[in-house]
Amino acid sequence: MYVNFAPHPSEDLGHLFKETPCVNRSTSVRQRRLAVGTHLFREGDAAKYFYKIKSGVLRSTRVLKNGRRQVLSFSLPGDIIGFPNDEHHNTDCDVIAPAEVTLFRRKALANGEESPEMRQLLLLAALREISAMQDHLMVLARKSAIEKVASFLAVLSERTGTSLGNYSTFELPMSRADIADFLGLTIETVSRTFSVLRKSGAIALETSKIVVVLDMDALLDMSQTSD
Amino acid sequence: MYVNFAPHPSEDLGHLFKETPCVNRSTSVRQRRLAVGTHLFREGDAAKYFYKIKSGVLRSTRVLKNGRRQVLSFSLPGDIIGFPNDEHHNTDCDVIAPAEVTLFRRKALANGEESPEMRQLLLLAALREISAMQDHLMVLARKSAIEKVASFLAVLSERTGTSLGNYSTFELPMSRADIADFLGLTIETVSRTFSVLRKSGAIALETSKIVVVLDMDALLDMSQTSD
DNA sequence: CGCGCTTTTGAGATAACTCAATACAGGTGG
DNA sequence: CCACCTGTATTGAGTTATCTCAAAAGCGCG
Repeated sequence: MYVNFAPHPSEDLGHLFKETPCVNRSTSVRQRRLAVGTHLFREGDAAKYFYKIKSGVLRSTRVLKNGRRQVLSFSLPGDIIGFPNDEHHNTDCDVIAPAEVTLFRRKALANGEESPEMRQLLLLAALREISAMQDHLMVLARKSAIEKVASFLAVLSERTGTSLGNYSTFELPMSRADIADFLGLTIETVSRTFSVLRKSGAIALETSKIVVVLDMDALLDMSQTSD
Repeated sequence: MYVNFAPHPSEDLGHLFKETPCVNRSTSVRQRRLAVGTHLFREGDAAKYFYKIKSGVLRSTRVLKNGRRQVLSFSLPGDIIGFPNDEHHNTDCDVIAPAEVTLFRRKALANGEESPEMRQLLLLAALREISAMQDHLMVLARKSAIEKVASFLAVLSERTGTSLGNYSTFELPMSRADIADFLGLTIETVSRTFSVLRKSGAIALETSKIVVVLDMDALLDMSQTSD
């Protein structure tokens, strides 16, 4: 799922999977640890699995003819990814922070070998994905640079932040280039916008990758979140 | 589903629904005819149904706090719409060309009263929707005005065009404002871009709502469709 | 300590926006 | 049937947010 811009990223569906007694059934469920740089799958690969992320961060990307790259989503623990169009993946997906993922055989679902609950849960995950993508569409189409970056930081803070007195702090596992390609901006604009947010007092940067949210209300004000 | 930007909009899933023997089961399947302006549902409404479009055109929209509107999708015959986030719709959906839709009770699916095939098909429709939205993300984030409009016209031509000698012609059921709000542009920019495409000889406008594609190759060249 | 890569900052260019005016089309009433 | 009227579409002119190109600063690593 997306970094997520959905109303309630906290109520993820992931835990439901844990309850499913998959091991007693035909689906082979497997765990895997993945180092940074590993590709979970590439565009065009046969889609053999769905993946539930237990830890780490993954990145889904796609490229236009002319080389312009788009980061479609960043995926965090609890997210379920690997929804294919048909038999094949239509994005590249690689690891940007060391990750553990659980694999679910897609075929078992397609063949009806899988439990109905499992199938239902997957549908719910897909519906949630659709909702998250709608939110991201709004961001890309209708928000200014500062609104985009503020939204992005607000969501990351919500999902991965640890509180630090009145403040909240979190690490950005991705580069400025990734953020730019996710938000439909350039590296320079992202960097400049970080500076604006710093100077406004909404955030501070401990390092270029460690953000401290000093004023969440200000950040949310600037993010123009959907009605 | 989206107007669609997906690789193969022709292979829609709709026909599969027809084969499903829903009438013999608990799902009440109903038909409905809808006049222009009718709301199929509104943001916040309880999501009682999924809808399969038999004819006509529908429009899904969402609005930001500050009033900026985004058209999330135009839906054409064969598309399945009404995917909710949870129990509620998160978009407005209204009719922009007289439509016939088939209703499928969502509850029956959630309760497992529905056939496994039905559920599977719905999952496939959702996956297809995700894929289409990914395509549209690329358009919004990474394409210029002319590429956006060219993509849009190419897809509409593909999905609704009738061939006319070497040419292809189709009607735009939506206003320039709708197209602008779909592509993340302004009315003026859309209008100017139509003029550019006219002057380049790629298209002609019979009326402002009736497009003739004179040179599909040129149109596709300008659309920078994803790799 | 120095090298390469990422990030930040600066200055100028440009695509798309805003505001404004004109043209067009469809519908209504005289 | 034509003139008017209203909403939509087109065109024009000037502004602006973001991009591009370029340089400097910061950071991690051998």
